[in-house]
Amino acid sequence: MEKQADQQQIRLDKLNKIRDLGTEPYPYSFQRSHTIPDIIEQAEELLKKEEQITIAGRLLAVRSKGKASFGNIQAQHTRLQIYVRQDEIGDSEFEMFKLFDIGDHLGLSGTLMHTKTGELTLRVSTVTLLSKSIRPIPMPKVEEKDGERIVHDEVTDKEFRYRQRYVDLILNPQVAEVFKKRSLIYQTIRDYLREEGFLEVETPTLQSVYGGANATPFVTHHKALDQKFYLRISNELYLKRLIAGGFDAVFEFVKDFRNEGIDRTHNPEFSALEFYQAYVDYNEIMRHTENICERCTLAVNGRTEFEYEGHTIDVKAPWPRLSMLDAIEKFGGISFSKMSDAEVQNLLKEKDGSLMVIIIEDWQLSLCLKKLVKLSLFSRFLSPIIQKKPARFVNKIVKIRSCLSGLKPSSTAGKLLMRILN
RNA sequence: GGGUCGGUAGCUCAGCUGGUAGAGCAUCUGACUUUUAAUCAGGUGGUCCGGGGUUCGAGCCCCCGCCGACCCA
Repeated sequence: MEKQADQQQIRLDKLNKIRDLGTEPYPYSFQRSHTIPDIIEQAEELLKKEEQITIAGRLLAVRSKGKASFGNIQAQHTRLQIYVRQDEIGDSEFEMFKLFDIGDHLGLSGTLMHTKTGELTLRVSTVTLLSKSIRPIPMPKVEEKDGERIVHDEVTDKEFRYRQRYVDLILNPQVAEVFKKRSLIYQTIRDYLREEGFLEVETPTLQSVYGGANATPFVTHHKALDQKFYLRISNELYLKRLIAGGFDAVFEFVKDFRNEGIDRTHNPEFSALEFYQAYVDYNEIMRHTENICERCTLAVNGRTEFEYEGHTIDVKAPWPRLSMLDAIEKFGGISFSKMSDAEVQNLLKEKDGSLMVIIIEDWQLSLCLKKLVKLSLFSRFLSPIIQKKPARFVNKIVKIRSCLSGLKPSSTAGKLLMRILN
């Protein structure tokens, strides 16, 4: 018995066979008449007119029945069933169809029909290979039951899914929604800031002196200059220079790089939004922050409220302004200013909270106050509030009075939304 | 950084007290013209994460390392 070659070799052999039959397995272009979402939307009309339609997509399942085959095509992250009959596409095309594999891109023409069981299906008259897939896709079986999507032997390995996102997007098309929402959030923030008179800018990624944060940089080397460069850990200093140069308001979506720990929530390469504005104090920055959150939530969900792990969060602006001590008192019922040191110590020993939603970050709190904030605020799900009047003992770089410019809104708004979307 | 669990076929996983590797799907061959996790019959496919050790013999036991998941800091 001859030893069977691996799946990749089998596909390469098929590729050669397809070429031998005179078919180019990687044609340059293909004209579609509809996307799959188009078809689903216009199904009734297309069925009635018996209109010839042409789609392109990836073959993800085949159920061969001898002289006919059912299959599933996925395109625009949506699936459509196809029905291929030997007597309709012809003997030679049917032989060709048998050489196609799960993962191949196909162009298909035909008319729509409903099967006995009522599934919308493209009854195929011609099939064209658009791109032969060589590496096998780990394609689990997908069962549609009562409109529910049940995946059998699902690829669950998180590392695999994150490192090979393109495969994840094929296997789990709902992941595409995360990408779309992210794009919408970026667009919404960009629109808002431009309306508010901000100029979008780009600042250097390679910096000879890094700054704007306390972090370990990635180091690289410029050959022509024979000089060491750092991948930015922050764009803060360059944005401030643009304010110094006379722009009243600037913003940048930026990739920062920090050569530190890595885990599911800490990417060495991450995106941030920073915006800087001259001649305004923190009140204006607070307004921008809450407006951005509100607008993004509206854009993504159509309303300002949303559910997260069983809790309702409302980001409708304006948000309540509370001092840190007032917030601890209001949400935690802890009257910090009235408590003795011993009482505070006992309280901290007694309780422990878990960090669920970070609504404020980069506060260099004394350990004690930090724990109280965690106890009273972070352990609960809350709609956002803005903590103001940061005490000097909490953050030594805060000005005694309000700042004229450069009060960093941080990327809290974006991060909060990203966290929720993911 | 600490704790717990894990790494076996392309994917999801099983593998007894230590006795030399298993299932389903994928893939291959055959049957099947409205199936839908298609079905039926028969095959192929393995650096058991890596390195050492114990043993007649290690996927399994011991040591070191790598990678990951979850929880905690």
